[in-house]
Amino acid sequence: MPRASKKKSSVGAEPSSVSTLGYALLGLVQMSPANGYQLRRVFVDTPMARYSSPGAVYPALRKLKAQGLIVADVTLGKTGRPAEHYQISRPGRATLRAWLRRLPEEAEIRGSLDAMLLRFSYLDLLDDPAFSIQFLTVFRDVVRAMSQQLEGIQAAMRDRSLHGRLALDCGQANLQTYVDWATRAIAELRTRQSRESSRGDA
Amino acid sequence: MPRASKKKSSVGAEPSSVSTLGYALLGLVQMSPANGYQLRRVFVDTPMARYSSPGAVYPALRKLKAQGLIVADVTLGKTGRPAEHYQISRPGRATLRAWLRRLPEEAEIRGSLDAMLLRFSYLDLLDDPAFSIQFLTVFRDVVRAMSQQLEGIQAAMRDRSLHGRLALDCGQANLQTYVDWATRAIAELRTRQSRESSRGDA
DNA sequence: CGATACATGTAAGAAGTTACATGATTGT
DNA sequence: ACAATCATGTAACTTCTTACATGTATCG
Repeated sequence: MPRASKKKSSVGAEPSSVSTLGYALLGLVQMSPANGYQLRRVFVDTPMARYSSPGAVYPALRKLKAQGLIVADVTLGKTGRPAEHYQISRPGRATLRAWLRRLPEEAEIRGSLDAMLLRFSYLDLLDDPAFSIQFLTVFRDVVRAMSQQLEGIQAAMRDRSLHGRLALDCGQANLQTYVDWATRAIAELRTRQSRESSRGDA
Repeated sequence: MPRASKKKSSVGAEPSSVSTLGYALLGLVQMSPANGYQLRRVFVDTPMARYSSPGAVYPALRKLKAQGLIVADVTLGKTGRPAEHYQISRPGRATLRAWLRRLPEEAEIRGSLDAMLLRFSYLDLLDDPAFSIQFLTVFRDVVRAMSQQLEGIQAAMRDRSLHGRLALDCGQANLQTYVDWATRAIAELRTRQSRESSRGDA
Protein backbone atom coordinates (compact mmCIF):
# COMPACT_ATOMS: atom_id res chain seq x y z
CA MET A 1 0.00 0.00 0.00
CA PRO A 2 1.48 3.28 -1.06
CA ARG A 3 2.02 5.85 1.57
CA ALA A 4 0.08 9.05 1.35
CA SER A 5 2.96 11.43 1.01
CA LYS A 6 1.46 14.58 2.34
CA LYS A 7 4.33 16.99 2.54
CA LYS A 8 7.41 17.78 0.64
CA SER A 9 7.07 17.65 -3.08
CA SER A 10 7.80 21.23 -4.01
CA VAL A 11 11.53 21.61 -3.79
CA GLY A 12 12.14 22.75 -7.32
CA ALA A 13 12.83 26.43 -6.97
CA GLU A 14 16.43 26.13 -5.80
CA PRO A 15 18.80 24.43 -8.22
CA SER A 16 21.73 25.60 -6.18
CA SER A 17 22.82 22.33 -4.67
CA VAL A 18 26.50 21.83 -5.27
CA SER A 19 28.28 18.72 -4.04
CA THR A 20 31.71 18.67 -2.46
CA LEU A 21 33.15 17.51 -5.73
CA GLY A 22 31.31 20.38 -7.38
CA TYR A 23 33.00 22.88 -5.10
CA ALA A 24 36.35 21.22 -5.57
CA LEU A 25 35.99 21.61 -9.33
CA LEU A 26 34.69 25.13 -9.03
CA GLY A 27 37.72 26.09 -6.98
CA LEU A 28 40.15 24.53 -9.41
CA VAL A 29 38.49 26.16 -12.40
CA GLN A 30 38.54 29.50 -10.65
CA MET A 31 42.28 29.19 -10.05
CA SER A 32 42.90 28.30 -13.65
CA PRO A 33 40.56 27.37 -16.50
CA ALA A 34 40.86 23.77 -17.63
CA ASN A 35 39.14 20.90 -19.36
CA GLY A 36 37.75 17.81 -17.70
CA TYR A 37 40.81 15.73 -18.38
CA GLN A 38 43.13 18.25 -16.79
CA LEU A 39 40.91 18.55 -13.74
CA ARG A 40 40.83 14.82 -13.41
CA ARG A 41 44.61 14.75 -13.51
CA VAL A 42 44.75 17.08 -10.54
CA PHE A 43 42.73 14.61 -8.53
CA VAL A 44 44.86 11.71 -9.65
CA ASP A 45 48.16 13.43 -9.01
CA THR A 46 47.52 15.22 -5.73
CA PRO A 47 46.12 14.24 -2.36
CA MET A 48 42.74 15.41 -3.60
CA ALA A 49 42.77 11.95 -5.07
CA ARG A 50 39.34 11.22 -3.71
CA TYR A 51 37.40 12.27 -6.76
CA SER A 52 39.18 11.04 -9.77
CA SER A 53 36.94 8.76 -11.77
CA PRO A 54 35.63 10.04 -15.08
CA GLY A 55 32.18 8.84 -14.14
CA ALA A 56 32.20 11.37 -11.33
CA VAL A 57 34.03 14.31 -12.87
CA TYR A 58 32.29 14.63 -16.22
CA PRO A 59 28.74 14.48 -14.89
CA ALA A 60 29.69 16.94 -12.17
CA LEU A 61 31.08 19.36 -14.75
CA ARG A 62 27.95 19.06 -16.85
CA LYS A 63 25.86 19.80 -13.81
CA LEU A 64 27.89 22.90 -12.99
CA LYS A 65 27.51 24.02 -16.58
CA ALA A 66 23.76 23.42 -16.46
CA GLN A 67 23.61 25.49 -13.28
CA GLY A 68 25.47 28.26 -15.04
CA LEU A 69 28.34 28.21 -12.57
CA ILE A 70 30.92 27.52 -15.24
CA VAL A 71 30.97 28.21 -18.95
CA ALA A 72 32.42 25.96 -21.59
CA ASP A 73 34.54 27.15 -24.43
CA VAL A 74 34.78 24.36 -26.98
CA THR A 75 38.18 24.17 -28.57
CA LEU A 76 40.07 21.41 -30.27
CA GLY A 77 42.51 19.69 -27.99
CA LYS A 78 45.64 17.90 -29.03
CA THR A 79 43.36 15.23 -30.36
CA GLY A 80 40.78 15.75 -33.04
CA ARG A 81 37.99 15.62 -30.52
CA PRO A 82 36.50 18.83 -29.25
CA ALA A 83 37.76 19.64 -25.78
CA GLU A 84 35.62 21.65 -23.42
CA HIS A 85 37.66 24.33 -21.77
CA TYR A 86 35.89 25.54 -18.65
CA GLN A 87 35.95 28.91 -17.00
CA ILE A 88 34.13 30.01 -13.91
CA SER A 89 31.20 32.36 -14.44
CA ARG A 90 30.18 35.33 -12.33
CA PRO A 91 27.45 33.34 -10.53
CA GLY A 92 29.97 30.56 -10.10
CA ARG A 93 32.38 32.93 -8.42
CA ALA A 94 29.59 34.13 -6.15
CA THR A 95 28.57 30.58 -5.25
CA LEU A 96 32.13 29.63 -4.48
CA ARG A 97 32.65 32.70 -2.34
CA ALA A 98 29.43 32.09 -0.44
CA TRP A 99 30.64 28.59 0.32
CA LEU A 100 34.06 29.80 1.44
CA ARG A 101 32.58 32.53 3.58
CA ARG A 102 30.76 30.09 5.81
CA LEU A 103 32.45 29.34 9.07
CA PRO A 104 32.61 25.58 9.57
CA GLU A 105 29.82 24.19 11.72
CA GLU A 106 30.45 21.56 14.31
CA ALA A 107 28.47 18.87 12.48
CA GLU A 108 30.37 19.57 9.28
CA ILE A 109 33.71 19.25 11.00
CA ARG A 110 32.74 16.06 12.75
CA GLY A 111 31.43 14.74 9.48
CA SER A 112 34.60 15.19 7.52
CA LEU A 113 37.84 16.84 8.48
CA ASP A 114 39.04 16.39 4.92
CA ALA A 115 36.18 18.40 3.51
CA MET A 116 37.13 21.23 5.86
CA LEU A 117 40.70 21.08 4.65
CA LEU A 118 39.50 21.31 1.07
CA ARG A 119 37.51 24.42 1.84
CA PHE A 120 40.39 25.90 3.75
CA SER A 121 42.78 25.28 0.89
CA TYR A 122 40.73 27.62 -1.29
CA LEU A 123 40.65 30.49 1.19
CA ASP A 124 43.28 32.40 -0.78
CA LEU A 125 40.37 33.52 -2.93
CA LEU A 126 38.84 35.50 -0.10
CA ASP A 127 42.10 37.24 0.76
CA ASP A 128 40.90 37.79 4.28
CA PRO A 129 43.47 36.59 6.82
CA ALA A 130 41.21 37.47 9.74
CA PHE A 131 38.57 35.14 8.40
CA SER A 132 41.10 32.39 7.81
CA ILE A 133 42.19 32.67 11.42
CA GLN A 134 38.62 32.54 12.61
CA PHE A 135 38.01 29.51 10.43
CA LEU A 136 40.97 27.69 11.91
CA THR A 137 40.06 28.65 15.45
CA VAL A 138 36.59 27.17 15.14
CA PHE A 139 38.06 24.12 13.49
CA ARG A 140 40.65 23.62 16.19
CA ASP A 141 38.17 24.00 19.02
CA VAL A 142 35.84 21.38 17.60
CA VAL A 143 38.66 18.96 16.91
CA ARG A 144 39.90 19.46 20.44
CA ALA A 145 36.46 18.61 21.74
CA MET A 146 36.44 15.48 19.57
CA SER A 147 39.78 14.52 21.00
CA GLN A 148 38.54 14.90 24.56
CA GLN A 149 35.49 12.79 23.84
CA LEU A 150 37.67 10.13 22.34
CA GLU A 151 39.70 10.09 25.52
CA GLY A 152 36.59 9.08 27.42
CA ILE A 153 35.95 6.26 24.98
CA GLN A 154 39.54 5.13 25.27
CA ALA A 155 39.24 4.99 29.04
CA ALA A 156 36.11 2.85 28.74
CA MET A 157 37.91 0.62 26.29
CA ARG A 158 40.79 -0.29 28.64
CA ASP A 159 41.87 -3.86 28.11
CA ARG A 160 38.82 -4.70 26.02
CA SER A 161 40.69 -5.23 22.80
CA LEU A 162 44.33 -4.73 21.97
CA HIS A 163 43.87 -3.83 18.33
CA GLY A 164 40.84 -1.73 19.06
CA ARG A 165 42.86 0.24 21.58
CA LEU A 166 45.71 0.72 19.14
CA ALA A 167 43.31 1.93 16.47
CA LEU A 168 41.85 4.43 18.91
CA ASP A 169 45.37 5.59 19.74
CA CYS A 170 45.87 6.27 16.08
CA GLY A 171 42.66 8.25 15.90
CA GLN A 172 43.70 10.23 18.94
CA ALA A 173 47.16 10.96 17.56
CA ASN A 174 45.55 12.13 14.37
CA LEU A 175 43.19 14.52 16.07
CA GLN A 176 46.08 15.93 18.02
CA THR A 177 47.97 16.45 14.78
CA TYR A 178 45.07 18.48 13.41
CA VAL A 179 44.99 20.59 16.55
CA ASP A 180 48.74 21.23 16.42
CA TRP A 181 48.63 22.03 12.74
CA ALA A 182 45.78 24.49 13.22
CA THR A 183 47.73 26.18 15.99
CA ARG A 184 50.81 26.52 13.82
CA ALA A 185 48.76 27.73 10.87
CA ILE A 186 47.05 30.37 12.99
CA ALA A 187 50.43 31.58 14.17
CA GLU A 188 51.74 31.79 10.64
CA LEU A 189 48.69 33.69 9.45
CA ARG A 190 49.01 36.12 12.33
CA THR A 191 52.65 36.73 11.54
CA ARG A 192 51.84 37.46 7.92
CA GLN A 193 48.97 39.67 8.97
CA SER A 194 51.17 41.86 11.12
CA ARG A 195 53.87 41.97 8.46
CA GLU A 196 51.27 43.12 5.95
CA SER A 197 49.93 45.81 8.24
CA SER A 198 53.39 47.10 9.16
CA ARG A 199 54.27 47.24 5.49
CA GLY A 200 51.04 49.17 5.00
CA ASP A 201 52.00 51.54 7.77
CA ALA A 202 55.47 52.18 6.45
CA MET B 1 25.74 -7.52 -18.76
CA PRO B 2 28.45 -5.43 -17.23
CA ARG B 3 29.55 -7.85 -14.57
CA ALA B 4 30.31 -11.35 -15.71
CA SER B 5 34.05 -11.12 -15.58
CA LYS B 6 36.38 -13.37 -13.72
CA LYS B 7 37.65 -11.72 -10.62
CA LYS B 8 40.85 -13.70 -10.35
CA SER B 9 40.04 -15.59 -7.18
CA SER B 10 36.86 -17.55 -6.59
CA VAL B 11 36.99 -17.23 -2.85
CA GLY B 12 33.43 -17.60 -1.71
CA ALA B 13 31.71 -18.88 -4.83
CA GLU B 14 28.72 -17.13 -3.25
CA PRO B 15 27.41 -13.71 -4.16
CA SER B 16 29.50 -12.62 -1.24
CA SER B 17 29.89 -8.92 -1.83
CA VAL B 18 30.13 -7.30 1.55
CA SER B 19 30.52 -3.56 1.90
CA THR B 20 32.76 -1.84 4.42
CA LEU B 21 29.74 -1.16 6.55
CA GLY B 22 28.87 -4.84 6.24
CA TYR B 23 32.26 -5.85 7.59
CA ALA B 24 32.05 -3.26 10.34
CA LEU B 25 28.73 -4.74 11.44
CA LEU B 26 29.98 -8.29 11.08
CA GLY B 27 32.91 -7.50 13.34
CA LEU B 28 30.77 -5.85 15.97
CA VAL B 29 28.27 -8.70 15.96
CA GLN B 30 31.08 -11.21 16.26
CA MET B 31 32.42 -9.40 19.33
CA SER B 32 29.02 -9.34 20.92
CA PRO B 33 25.54 -10.12 19.58
CA ALA B 34 23.28 -7.13 19.30
CA ASN B 35 20.26 -5.64 17.61
CA GLY B 36 20.26 -2.95 14.98
CA TYR B 37 19.62 -0.17 17.40
CA GLN B 38 22.55 -1.12 19.60
CA LEU B 39 24.84 -1.40 16.62
CA ARG B 40 23.73 1.98 15.45
CA ARG B 41 24.56 3.40 18.86
CA VAL B 42 28.10 2.16 18.56
CA PHE B 43 28.51 4.16 15.38
CA VAL B 44 26.95 7.23 16.93
CA ASP B 45 28.98 7.07 20.12
CA THR B 46 32.42 6.11 18.86
CA PRO B 47 34.76 7.37 16.15
CA MET B 48 33.24 4.75 13.86
CA ALA B 49 30.64 7.47 13.51
CA ARG B 50 30.78 7.23 9.77
CA TYR B 51 27.92 4.79 9.34
CA SER B 52 25.22 5.73 11.71
CA SER B 53 22.05 6.43 9.80
CA PRO B 54 19.21 3.93 10.11
CA GLY B 55 18.77 4.02 6.37
CA ALA B 56 22.22 2.49 6.06
CA VAL B 57 22.38 0.12 9.01
CA TYR B 58 19.06 -1.69 8.71
CA PRO B 59 19.34 -2.49 5.00
CA ALA B 60 22.92 -3.63 5.55
CA LEU B 61 21.84 -5.96 8.34
CA ARG B 62 19.07 -7.40 6.21
CA LYS B 63 21.56 -8.01 3.43
CA LEU B 64 23.94 -9.82 5.78
CA LYS B 65 21.03 -11.93 7.01
CA ALA B 66 19.99 -12.73 3.44
CA GLN B 67 23.58 -13.79 2.74
CA GLY B 68 23.47 -16.05 5.76
CA LEU B 69 26.37 -14.29 7.44
CA ILE B 70 24.36 -13.43 10.53
CA VAL B 71 21.31 -15.04 12.05
CA ALA B 72 18.46 -13.21 13.69
CA ASP B 73 16.89 -14.27 16.90
CA VAL B 74 13.64 -12.40 17.30
CA THR B 75 12.99 -11.44 20.87
CA LEU B 76 10.88 -8.76 22.45
CA GLY B 77 12.89 -5.73 23.40
CA LYS B 78 12.01 -3.25 26.10
CA THR B 79 9.31 -2.07 23.81
CA GLY B 80 6.45 -4.19 22.58
CA ARG B 81 8.01 -4.43 19.14
CA PRO B 82 9.98 -7.49 18.21
CA ALA B 83 13.68 -6.78 18.30
CA GLU B 84 16.02 -8.72 16.08
CA HIS B 85 18.99 -9.90 18.04
CA TYR B 86 21.79 -10.78 15.66
CA GLN B 87 24.53 -13.33 16.02
CA ILE B 88 27.27 -14.14 13.59
CA SER B 89 26.95 -17.44 11.75
CA ARG B 90 29.67 -19.91 10.86
CA PRO B 91 29.87 -18.64 7.24
CA GLY B 92 29.85 -15.14 8.65
CA ARG B 93 32.82 -15.92 10.83
CA ALA B 94 34.63 -17.41 7.83
CA THR B 95 33.87 -14.37 5.67
CA LEU B 96 35.07 -12.03 8.35
CA ARG B 97 38.25 -14.01 8.86
CA ALA B 98 38.94 -14.11 5.13
CA TRP B 99 38.63 -10.35 5.05
CA LEU B 100 40.91 -9.88 8.03
CA ARG B 101 43.49 -12.31 6.67
CA ARG B 102 44.13 -10.18 3.62
CA LEU B 103 47.20 -8.04 3.79
CA PRO B 104 46.31 -4.51 2.76
CA GLU B 105 47.03 -3.72 -0.86
CA GLU B 106 48.56 -0.45 -1.90
CA ALA B 107 45.44 0.74 -3.71
CA GLU B 108 43.29 -0.03 -0.71
CA ILE B 109 45.54 1.93 1.61
CA ARG B 110 45.70 4.88 -0.73
CA GLY B 111 41.95 4.71 -1.09
CA SER B 112 41.16 4.94 2.57
CA LEU B 113 43.43 4.91 5.58
CA ASP B 114 40.36 4.82 7.79
CA ALA B 115 39.14 1.60 6.24
CA MET B 116 42.50 0.04 7.01
CA LEU B 117 42.23 1.16 10.61
CA LEU B 118 38.81 -0.42 10.84
CA ARG B 119 40.15 -3.72 9.61
CA PHE B 120 43.13 -3.49 11.90
CA SER B 121 40.92 -2.83 14.90
CA TYR B 122 39.31 -6.24 14.44
CA LEU B 123 42.58 -8.16 14.25
CA ASP B 124 42.16 -9.44 17.79
CA LEU B 125 39.93 -12.07 16.24
CA LEU B 126 42.80 -13.65 14.38
CA ASP B 127 45.01 -13.79 17.44
CA ASP B 128 48.08 -13.78 15.26
CA PRO B 129 50.56 -11.08 16.36
CA ALA B 130 52.94 -11.94 13.53
CA PHE B 131 50.22 -11.17 11.02
CA SER B 132 49.30 -7.95 12.78
CA ILE B 133 52.91 -6.86 12.56
CA GLN B 134 53.06 -7.72 8.89
CA PHE B 135 49.83 -5.80 8.34
CA LEU B 136 51.24 -2.72 10.00
CA THR B 137 54.54 -2.97 8.18
CA VAL B 138 52.87 -3.00 4.78
CA PHE B 139 50.62 -0.17 5.90
CA ARG B 140 53.50 1.92 7.15
CA ASP B 141 55.57 1.42 4.01
CA VAL B 142 52.77 2.54 1.75
CA VAL B 143 51.96 5.55 3.90
CA ARG B 144 55.62 6.50 3.89
CA ALA B 145 55.63 6.34 0.11
CA MET B 146 52.54 8.55 0.04
CA SER B 147 54.30 10.99 2.28
CA GLN B 148 57.33 11.15 0.01
CA GLN B 149 55.17 11.72 -3.03
CA LEU B 150 53.40 14.49 -1.22
CA GLU B 151 56.74 16.11 -0.53
CA GLY B 152 57.30 16.35 -4.24
CA ILE B 153 53.94 18.01 -4.72
CA GLN B 154 54.67 20.41 -1.89
CA ALA B 155 57.93 21.41 -3.52
CA ALA B 156 56.11 22.08 -6.79
CA MET B 157 53.54 24.12 -4.90
CA ARG B 158 56.01 26.58 -3.36
CA ASP B 159 54.52 30.04 -3.19
CA ARG B 160 51.60 29.11 -5.40
CA SER B 161 48.97 29.41 -2.74
CA LEU B 162 49.29 30.09 0.95
CA HIS B 163 46.23 28.16 2.06
CA GLY B 164 46.90 25.35 -0.35
CA ARG B 165 50.38 25.01 1.07
CA LEU B 166 49.07 24.99 4.64
CA ALA B 167 46.52 22.33 3.75
CA LEU B 168 49.25 20.20 2.24
CA ASP B 169 51.30 20.69 5.41
CA CYS B 170 48.37 19.29 7.34
CA GLY B 171 48.14 16.30 5.04
CA GLN B 172 51.86 15.71 5.42
CA ALA B 173 51.73 15.95 9.20
CA ASN B 174 48.89 13.50 9.18
CA LEU B 175 50.70 10.94 7.10
CA GLN B 176 53.69 11.25 9.37
CA THR B 177 51.44 10.62 12.35
CA TYR B 178 50.22 7.40 10.75
CA VAL B 179 53.79 6.31 10.12
CA ASP B 180 54.84 7.07 13.69
CA TRP B 181 51.80 5.34 15.11
CA ALA B 182 52.43 2.23 13.03
CA THR B 183 56.00 2.16 14.22
CA ARG B 184 54.95 2.41 17.85
CA ALA B 185 52.24 -0.20 17.38
CA ILE B 186 54.68 -2.62 15.77
CA ALA B 187 57.03 -2.15 18.70
CA GLU B 188 54.27 -2.81 21.19
CA LEU B 189 53.14 -5.92 19.35
CA ARG B 190 56.69 -7.22 19.24
CA THR B 191 57.11 -6.66 22.96
CA ARG B 192 53.95 -8.58 23.68
CA GLN B 193 54.99 -11.28 21.29
CA SER B 194 58.29 -11.88 23.06
CA ARG B 195 56.60 -11.75 26.44
CA GLU B 196 54.14 -14.40 25.26
CA SER B 197 56.86 -16.63 23.88
CA SER B 198 59.01 -16.35 27.00
CA ARG B 199 56.02 -17.20 29.09
CA GLY B 200 55.44 -20.14 26.77
CA ASP B 201 59.08 -21.19 27.17
CA ALA B 202 59.04 -20.98 30.92
C1' DC C 1 52.94 -1.81 -34.84
C1' DG C 2 51.51 -1.49 -30.16
C1' DA C 3 51.32 1.14 -26.02
C1' DT C 4 50.42 5.24 -23.83
C1' DA C 5 48.72 9.94 -23.31
C1' DC C 6 45.00 12.97 -24.60
C1' DA C 7 39.91 13.71 -24.20
C1' DT C 8 35.07 12.70 -23.49
C1' DG C 9 31.57 10.23 -22.34
C1' DT C 10 27.59 6.39 -20.96
C1' DA C 11 25.15 2.47 -18.52
C1' DA C 12 24.22 0.04 -14.47
C1' DG C 13 24.23 -0.14 -9.93
C1' DA C 14 26.11 -0.04 -5.08
C1' DA C 15 25.74 2.58 -1.17
C1' DG C 16 24.53 6.18 1.78
C1' DT C 17 21.67 10.45 3.31
C1' DT C 18 17.59 12.79 4.58
C1' DA C 19 13.41 12.70 6.12
C1' DC C 20 9.69 10.51 7.35
C1' DA C 21 6.49 6.72 9.79
C1' DT C 22 5.33 3.59 13.55
C1' DG C 23 4.66 2.50 18.21
C1' DA C 24 5.56 1.02 23.00
C1' DT C 25 7.78 2.48 27.51
C1' DT C 26 9.65 5.52 30.77
C1' DG C 27 10.59 9.86 32.82
C1' DT C 28 9.15 14.93 34.06
C1' DA D 1 0.85 15.98 28.55
C1' DC D 2 4.96 15.86 26.38
C1' DA D 3 9.40 14.50 25.46
C1' DA D 4 12.93 11.15 25.19
C1' DT D 5 14.60 6.51 24.62
C1' DC D 6 14.04 2.12 22.59
C1' DA D 7 13.45 -0.26 18.09
C1' DT D 8 12.53 -0.92 13.30
C1' DG D 9 11.83 0.37 9.08
C1' DT D 10 10.67 2.78 4.00
C1' DA D 11 10.89 6.22 -0.03
C1' DA D 12 13.16 9.36 -2.68
C1' DC D 13 17.15 11.08 -3.79
C1' DT D 14 22.12 12.06 -4.70
C1' DT D 15 26.49 10.60 -5.35
C1' DC D 16 30.27 7.91 -6.65
C1' DT D 17 32.24 3.47 -8.70
C1' DT D 18 33.09 0.13 -12.22
C1' DA D 19 33.57 -0.92 -16.49
C1' DC D 20 33.14 -0.03 -20.88
C1' DA D 21 33.17 2.80 -25.71
C1' DT D 22 35.22 6.06 -28.80
C1' DG D 23 38.71 8.36 -31.13
C1' DT D 24 43.47 10.88 -32.34
C1' DA D 25 48.35 11.68 -31.72
C1' DT D 26 52.71 10.38 -30.47
C1' DC D 27 56.65 7.76 -28.95
C1' DG D 28 59.67 3.76 -29.09
